[in-house]
Amino acid sequence: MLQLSKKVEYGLIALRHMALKQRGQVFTAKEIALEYDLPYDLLAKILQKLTRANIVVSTQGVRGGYALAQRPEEIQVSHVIRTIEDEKPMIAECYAEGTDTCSIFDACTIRKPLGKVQRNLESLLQNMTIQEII
Amino acid sequence: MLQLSKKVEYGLIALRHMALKQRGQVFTAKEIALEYDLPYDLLAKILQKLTRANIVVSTQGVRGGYALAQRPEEIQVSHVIRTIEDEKPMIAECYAEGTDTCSIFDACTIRKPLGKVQRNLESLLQNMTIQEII
DNA sequence: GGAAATCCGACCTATTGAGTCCTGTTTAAG
DNA sequence: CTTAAACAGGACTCAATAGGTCGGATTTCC
Repeated sequence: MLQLSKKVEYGLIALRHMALKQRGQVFTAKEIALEYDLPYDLLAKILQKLTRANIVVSTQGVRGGYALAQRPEEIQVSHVIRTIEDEKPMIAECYAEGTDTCSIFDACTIRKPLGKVQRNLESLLQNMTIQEII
Repeated sequence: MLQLSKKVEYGLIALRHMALKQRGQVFTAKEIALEYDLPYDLLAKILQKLTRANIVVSTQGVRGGYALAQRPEEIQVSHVIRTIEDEKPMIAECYAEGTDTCSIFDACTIRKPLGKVQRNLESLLQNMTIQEII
């Protein structure tokens, strides 16, 4: 509980890989999966999501692959999580944007005090970029 | 993902309830469950765990119930989580004490940088007590 | 045209979270 | 001394999700 998903971990590992070695080079999902022993299909889907969010750029075809679309210091960990999970990182479902689905929303007495934890987490993950995990 | 479990939420709600109204009084699982519309059986088990951890004290029998075993400002949210989940709060399994079961432990390149997030979370939850969520 | 790559939806499955059930034991009160 | 109200706690069910897989389409270089 309270854990980042494997998808997010894999995404961060891949982004770090690209940030570390980049010089106009593209990296294939296959080579990244091999290097870190990650499940290829899953990693591929993650990279596709990051592409749609414009965090990486992809080139298709036989010499294709992925590269960072932004400088490492511009890529917030927070944004990576939000992209992969389709949700911002949050410590309880009541902090989601949009509809509140929590079964005890009305009777809940801890939402406000835990907001402090939520905001702290948010700013921490916003201020942390790929540059810092190289 | 990254969310506190319902169990922890329920536990915190119950502890806050006791902290808010306490004057030597005991509270039954039933009345707390009713007041906040929580599942009774589940709440009961959570309170039993908190009892074993000496966060609350129980008195059995017909006029029995639960009361805080410590002053609200002494009960760390961190300790509550650890008690209910049998694990300290952590953002990745590799930060667990004891054996590392992560499938990519050796190849993982983000454990060290994410340690900053882990430590920040830990200190935040250690410094937050029931007193602060009243 | 074929190989190597991204793209992407559909599917599977094991684990976990959330909740329930049942049977104890304890104890105050009548 | 019996009953009812409470805690104690293991076993179980159910549903949702995480994690992973598959199949096929499209793109592009040689």
